[in-house]
Amino acid sequence: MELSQRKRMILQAIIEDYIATAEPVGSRNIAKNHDLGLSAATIRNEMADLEDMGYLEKPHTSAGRIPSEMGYRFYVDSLMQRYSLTVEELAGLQKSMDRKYDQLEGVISEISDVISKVTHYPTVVAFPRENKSRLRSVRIVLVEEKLALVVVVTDAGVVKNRQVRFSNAVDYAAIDAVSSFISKNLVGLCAADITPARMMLMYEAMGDYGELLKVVVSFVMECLREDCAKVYIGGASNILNNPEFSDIDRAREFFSFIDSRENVSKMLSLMGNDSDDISIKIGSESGVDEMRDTSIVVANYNVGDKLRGKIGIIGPTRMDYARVVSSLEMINDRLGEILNRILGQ
Amino acid sequence: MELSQRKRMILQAIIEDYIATAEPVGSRNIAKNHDLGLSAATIRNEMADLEDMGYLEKPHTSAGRIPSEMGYRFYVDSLMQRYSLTVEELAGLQKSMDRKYDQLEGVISEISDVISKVTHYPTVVAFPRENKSRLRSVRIVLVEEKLALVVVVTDAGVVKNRQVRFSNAVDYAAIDAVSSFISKNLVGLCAADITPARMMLMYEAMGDYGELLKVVVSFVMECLREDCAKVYIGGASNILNNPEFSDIDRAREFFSFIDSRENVSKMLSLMGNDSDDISIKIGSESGVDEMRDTSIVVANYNVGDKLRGKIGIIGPTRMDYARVVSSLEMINDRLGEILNRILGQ
DNA sequence: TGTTAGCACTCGCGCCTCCCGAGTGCTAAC
DNA sequence: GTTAGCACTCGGGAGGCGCGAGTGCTAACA
Repeated sequence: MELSQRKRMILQAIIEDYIATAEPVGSRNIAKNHDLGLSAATIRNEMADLEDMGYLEKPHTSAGRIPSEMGYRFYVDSLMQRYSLTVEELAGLQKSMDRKYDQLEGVISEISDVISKVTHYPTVVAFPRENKSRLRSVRIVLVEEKLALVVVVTDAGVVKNRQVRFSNAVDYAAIDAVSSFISKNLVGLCAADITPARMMLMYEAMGDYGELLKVVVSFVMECLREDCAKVYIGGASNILNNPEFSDIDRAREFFSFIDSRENVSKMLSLMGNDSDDISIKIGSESGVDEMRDTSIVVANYNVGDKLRGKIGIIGPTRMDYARVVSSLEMINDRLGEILNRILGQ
Repeated sequence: MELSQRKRMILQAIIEDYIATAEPVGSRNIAKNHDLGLSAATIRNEMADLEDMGYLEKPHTSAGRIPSEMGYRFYVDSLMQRYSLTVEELAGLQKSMDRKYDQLEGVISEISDVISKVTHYPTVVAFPRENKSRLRSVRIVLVEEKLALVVVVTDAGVVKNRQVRFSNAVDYAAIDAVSSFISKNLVGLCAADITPARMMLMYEAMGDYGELLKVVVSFVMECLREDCAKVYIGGASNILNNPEFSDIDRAREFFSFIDSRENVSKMLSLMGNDSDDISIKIGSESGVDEMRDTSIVVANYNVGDKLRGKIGIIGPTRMDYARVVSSLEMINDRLGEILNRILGQ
């Protein structure tokens, strides 16, 4: 059943009032504050209808109405208007983003903090994961007798490196042998291509240098696979500004969840895979029990060609969706620019 | 004025009861639960004395006493007995620490989580900083035409590296020239030695390669200086288990403070510089206003020779000092071992 | 037929009051 | 010096009350 234009207006007014005040909203208030040209009584009738249809709820008989999850869903899908950041907000944002960044993780976590400051909600970020990237090259740099730096470059243009210590001294001959062996045999492959059987064969083929090869290859595999995405959480304390979390048990539940990287990483991995755009999960839609009365707005960002990470904002279901979505869109664009600038592309 | 043996016993009993229950403790309870062979009335008299001397406080007339900061201070200095972790606790600890670690920051943050789990308090870690380290060597690895990896090794045995992008293509000749120039002119120096004037001279001397040199040297400087220590915070939600933080405003204050890396880093830098051992700041002793009614227990850990980081536990002033100190000592020892194992020393 | 005014009814919330009990300090007796 | 007894204090929880915001229904109006 379609909602009449009038019902839509009233529903929007209710949701926006509730988002702003966190108090159940009554018919009189709507009549007074929004210029709908309707009396409280008429609005009351419409509200009763909207409740029957499932868009509104009553916390108790003699209070106003609050939006249901279904109400919020309809709001974000059909009613919500984009909010434009004010000039001051934009200026502040610009300032924080013009800092010089040099490392991927640094930028991303910094941006996460910026978003928290703008939206007043906690922000979670999943650093990019690279599952299907292929090996472009491997360099082994001998730093000391038993210490080398292994540099792995993937075709997504990402460079990873790690120090590796050996139990025995290693000479340049060994390094060269292993390097060229890898160049010949592994370049162009992705994680799935390098099977354990293949690895065994390689180790045998290398004879004395097998141990060295093993260490290097296992790091290469790790770079190509990178399965447990690293996450960063910024501005977590912002959640406490919302009256929904003034109950200490509710707050504890939230922070316990957020404290665990695995939880957050798992949650993010469930989200935003469907669309390229911004995706919104309201309350129980996230499928994560601890987050049953929070909403999450997630955007994907791209690093270079193949890599993508996720950046999301967590708030109560009574979140200021319009503002959050606009801020996230706006920043996500700039994030792309900055990342590309860093990667020199 | 010296405390009599009897006063010490009573003070200890009061503090330990208060730590356990978070409720003001009364004379009757002490008489009943601790076998001191004294009546409530006697204990009452002693308590009045202890209050006069500043070791105890009364929240209001008709409640029991709670320890003052001075009381806690005396407790940790003179009364506290080391707590021994139970067999189960040790086993659990061992299990979490036996995981294979490969990267410094990974270990340290993991250990931080472990400590939080054992102590039920939040843990803060400052990753090692290296202020007085001297440059041992610099390697520049050309990855692509405009992309190089700069590897800096300090005499503390620490290797840092970063990708550097150039605006123009760079060839091997340039790389070699800059490398050998740095080797000749900068090796053996620490951050303070490399003055701006000296840098200017160097840039001029290098002529065409000046820009390249500039980029590399600024990274070198950064490695040698490393002024804003990176921090990690684990188990922050644990703070909410303490009734002191069931007031939402108090909780918000704590989380806002903790949310900012700078705050935490600054706080840690104020602490534990005096002794090699574990240092305890009670309430206002930390000198940080937001932390006025929390206590912080900090230990230093060593990485290799010259590097040291800090690891600290934050709780209410009514913190279980005995347990926290023992856990921290115990884990800090193991941390040293693990770090050394990783560094292969 | 849709809209509005009026009115009785509901019910959460804040406020006040009162009482209980834990704890103290003092005094007097042992 | 220690202890028992007692009057006094005061925070906090329980219960009662009234206010006010909000509803749903009915009846009148355009």
